[in-house]
Amino acid sequence: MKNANHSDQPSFSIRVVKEATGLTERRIRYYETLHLLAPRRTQGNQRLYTQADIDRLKYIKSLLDHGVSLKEVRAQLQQEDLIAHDRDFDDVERDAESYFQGKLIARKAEIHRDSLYPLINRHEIMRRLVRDHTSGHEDTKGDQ
DNA sequence: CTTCTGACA
DNA sequence: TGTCAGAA
Repeated sequence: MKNANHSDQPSFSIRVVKEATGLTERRIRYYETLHLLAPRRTQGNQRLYTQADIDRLKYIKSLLDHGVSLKEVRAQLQQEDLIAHDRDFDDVERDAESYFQGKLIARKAEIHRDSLYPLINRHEIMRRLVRDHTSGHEDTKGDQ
């Protein structure tokens, strides 16, 4: 069941996500409690997933299938989110350069210093998986 | 009928 | 993680 929202992205029910990722509903919801993703909700509290959520879950499954622990998956996703956030920051910085240049640069530096680099390239397997993922591959191996 | 939360094996 | 109950 694919729903097109007014001005938003297409959204999918948990059943569609389950079928698209090969994950069980149990696991999909469990990963949400771990803050690995945060789908929007309908007024009736039903989860609404985006294609990005589906890709993210496939990525998570891929890492788990390759023996990466949930803890490492969480750390890896956190780093990637920070990098993405950092890219957004570059855009914002460009647009608001004449206004908050100083503060934005300071904030970016803070992000880098605190947690952007330490975990990157920590594990060779992670590096390989990240490369495969960013080059557009999807793993569909089944697991428990 | 589908999905949600909480709880227990 | 699987599965079940009770509610929405």
